[in-house]
Amino acid sequence: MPSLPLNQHTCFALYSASLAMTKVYRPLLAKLGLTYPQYIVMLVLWESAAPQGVMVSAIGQAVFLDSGTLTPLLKKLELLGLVQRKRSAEDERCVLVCLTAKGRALQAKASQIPACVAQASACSVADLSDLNVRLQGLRTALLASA
Amino acid sequence: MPSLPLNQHTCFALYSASLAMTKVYRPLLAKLGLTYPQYIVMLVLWESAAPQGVMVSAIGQAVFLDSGTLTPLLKKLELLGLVQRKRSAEDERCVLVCLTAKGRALQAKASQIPACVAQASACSVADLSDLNVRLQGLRTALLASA
DNA sequence: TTAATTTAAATTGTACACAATTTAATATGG
DNA sequence: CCATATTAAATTGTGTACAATTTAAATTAA
Repeated sequence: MPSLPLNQHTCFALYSASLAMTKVYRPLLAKLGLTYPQYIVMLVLWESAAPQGVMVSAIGQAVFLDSGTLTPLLKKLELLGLVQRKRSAEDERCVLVCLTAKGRALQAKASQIPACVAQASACSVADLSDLNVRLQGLRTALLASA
Repeated sequence: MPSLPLNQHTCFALYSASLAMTKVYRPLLAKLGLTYPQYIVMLVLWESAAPQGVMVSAIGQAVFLDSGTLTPLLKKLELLGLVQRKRSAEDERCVLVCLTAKGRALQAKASQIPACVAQASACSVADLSDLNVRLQGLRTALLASA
């Protein structure tokens, strides 16, 4: 009963490429004092227009992570002085996360990072865009069946 | 200083698709008592012809993980009775990992898993093969610059 | 040969991921 | 109105990832 060889496992290519990607990000993000998961949460907050903050569950929907992962991560961002967490007044179950001035200021320092990683990928903009579409489709299909 | 929107980050698509992939694997591998990283290590061992076992560093090269990750993982596989770890006689620095009968027997039970995940991906075999090639190339480029 | 270097695993400490459970608040149904 | 159900975060416990360090063994160089 032979197994499919590891190098033919597209899932392994996905897994190992994802780990390789975070290795490229690590030294770039270290200059900002962030990890990759922290960085994508900051991207969600930078992108949000909501002045009163973003719910933990909304962040979770955006980045496909749950409160078990996000709660300690958001506490860390708060400890770094980048965000503030406060219970919603209308619904005490919800926690609203909003940027501090320091958190907003960090956006400028982060703006060069995507270009650095694109450079490291040795892919054209068109190739990266195509890969993005394919991976989003794959993610949608996988989550639908999980 | 605007940020690239999250949905245009190919790296995020890669990261989130990889997590979605492991979510599909989890219930399938739970039947074997394995996690995804444990599974890919078992794939390396099933694929290996070396009768005296595979060095930890060789497993690490195959799956792109280091001893800090592999040592506890291999101890767990040993605890499950799937592998045996023993110091090499020629070079006492090296640990050789070999399959037990139970570990070899597990290969048959795992043989259907790739087809199940391919099904969940909603991709054609050709699409998955193409994606595999692209991701391996991306991984190579990223690791070269990291 | 013996001291310095290199190598292979293991260890330590930090930070995810996530299943399962818990806590607290809100919504709903009888 | 009140018991039940639902919802949002947080907590708990297991298992990765990985940088940095440590330990021990083998190699090399003086």
